[in-house]
Amino acid sequence: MSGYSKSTVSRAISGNGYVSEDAKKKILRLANELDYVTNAIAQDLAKGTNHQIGLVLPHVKHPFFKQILEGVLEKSFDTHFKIVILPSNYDEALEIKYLEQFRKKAFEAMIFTSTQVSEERLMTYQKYGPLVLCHKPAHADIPAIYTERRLGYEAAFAWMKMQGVKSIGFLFARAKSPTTSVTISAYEKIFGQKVRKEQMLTGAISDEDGYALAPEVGQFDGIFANSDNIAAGLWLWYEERGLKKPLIVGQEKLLAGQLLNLPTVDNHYMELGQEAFQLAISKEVKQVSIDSNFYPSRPTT
Amino acid sequence: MSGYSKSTVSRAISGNGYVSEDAKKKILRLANELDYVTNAIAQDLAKGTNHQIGLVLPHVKHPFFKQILEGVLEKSFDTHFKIVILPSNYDEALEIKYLEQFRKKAFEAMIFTSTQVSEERLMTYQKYGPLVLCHKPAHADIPAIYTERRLGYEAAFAWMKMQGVKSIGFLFARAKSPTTSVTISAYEKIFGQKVRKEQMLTGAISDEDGYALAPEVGQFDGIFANSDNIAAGLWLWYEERGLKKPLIVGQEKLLAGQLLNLPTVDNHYMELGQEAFQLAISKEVKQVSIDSNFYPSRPTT
DNA sequence: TTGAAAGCGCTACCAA
DNA sequence: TTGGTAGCGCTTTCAA
Repeated sequence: MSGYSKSTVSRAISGNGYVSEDAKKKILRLANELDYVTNAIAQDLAKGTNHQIGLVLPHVKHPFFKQILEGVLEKSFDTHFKIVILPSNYDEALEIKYLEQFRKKAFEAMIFTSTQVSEERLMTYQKYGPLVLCHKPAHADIPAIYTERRLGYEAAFAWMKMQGVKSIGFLFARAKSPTTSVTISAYEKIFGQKVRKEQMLTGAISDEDGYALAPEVGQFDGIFANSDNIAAGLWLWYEERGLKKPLIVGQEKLLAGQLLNLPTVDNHYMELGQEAFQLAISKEVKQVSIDSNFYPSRPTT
Repeated sequence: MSGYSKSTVSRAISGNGYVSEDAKKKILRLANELDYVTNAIAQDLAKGTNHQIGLVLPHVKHPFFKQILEGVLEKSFDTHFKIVILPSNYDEALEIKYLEQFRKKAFEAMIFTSTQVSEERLMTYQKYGPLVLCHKPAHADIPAIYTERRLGYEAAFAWMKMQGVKSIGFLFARAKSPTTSVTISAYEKIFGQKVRKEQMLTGAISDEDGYALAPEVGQFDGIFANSDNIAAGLWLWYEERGLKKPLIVGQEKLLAGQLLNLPTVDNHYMELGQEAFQLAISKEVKQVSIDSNFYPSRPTT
């Protein structure tokens, strides 16, 4: 420092408080010469905040997570908040690690696109800041934004039934998840029968998985896949072998589904991401739902 | 604090330095009761680092950026580094803002997937830490990892020529970019003629853009698109109208291209992301290139 | 084995 | 308009 005191320099550089024009000029010129800048971490410490939001994602291979990410980034764009990606790989221990960092003020808010950790445990961290979920919570006092998929799914199953489908196979990412429960319950309502274990295939995350699982769905005349990409992977397997395809329904209204004219359920996940970000910075404790829509395949000309 | 001094407590909690078993137990028990945890920002300040890497992305709509992101996240997973997403929207002023934050120690390293800012300017920030580029720089002393696309592109054009294509239209994201230059030069080498302005269509980022640009490519019998998704969007437009399609070549070996059996150039962008991360934390100043590969369409059965 | 004290680099209040 | 001083909440060295 040459000339003025710490405080004056701070004021000159940050622009908070009175500094004479003269002093300001001198200080800024010198700072420039000395290549001096303030330290962001120290500023954060002094201000007690870092304007970072942690976004927990198991991975970014499934459209659900990609689209949420896209929505979150879009909305964060015109704010001073930064998004820190926290890859969780569906690992509870990792989620807890991130929650502990949150507790240590590493982030101002957190968005969970998926949780392994129990809701009760999650709630014990709410006192440290906004914590928003991307699926429907059991408790009312935890902020959440989710797609109400029941109606979309029911419409899809009703349509499949109408098309004469007798036996449906499901492609899921995991055996237990919010997705599986709502899918199963919608199916049981429309078809009036319990889902059997054999109907549920898991491990479907990207299109390759759909392709890989294709050999195991021979006994079904209808397939409900957890994304259009996975549906397309399955389609490709049949196509390559010239086999008769089951009736395949996808999700998310993605390009691949459109190309193949597959019926699909649009769950509006990008919008979900946008809202999740807003909710995280609003500090409101509310739950918002978005309805999904079913789109049958276009009539073939 | 009840009983011991600041230092002893710090040692007990962080696990650095000698603390008697007795003291440690008491301190940890009390910390637990009082719900006390260390402050991450203060720790960062004291340690002088925050283990964050800034990843500059114009957006995440194009496969190039999506795949780099995926690669970066994958590699960051087993390190203590966190990825902070910095959306730039191809805006130079924003890039500079991020560089200034970097200078203020907001990140330990930065990865630029795209730059508007000049290389010279970028280089003035190298003294603040590793700065890695995802395209081939003009200068040798800036770390970079990029796909050497020349050979893949030349193979693609040679193949198109062999198929009898006379007039090629190009779909680009922007009019000026590393992509446009290498594409143009590969084309000119193979076809032995200059690219005319009319051949270049811009604004192609996602499949919708390919669809939207389709009406403007009627005069070409060959299309070189900047991703399979964009190629597929274009394909869809023709398909819906039952028109004869030009020979369409895509890039990235994506699902959509596979479904339509489009020839494609694989630029290995996910691998690029992985290497970019490694380069960022290695602090080495080296330039690494990955070769792209051309895949003609499969022979139709 | 523990504690005092200096430092990390800033902000912000209060006098002067 | 400026400077002194007290935080922000930790880590780390050096004595004791």
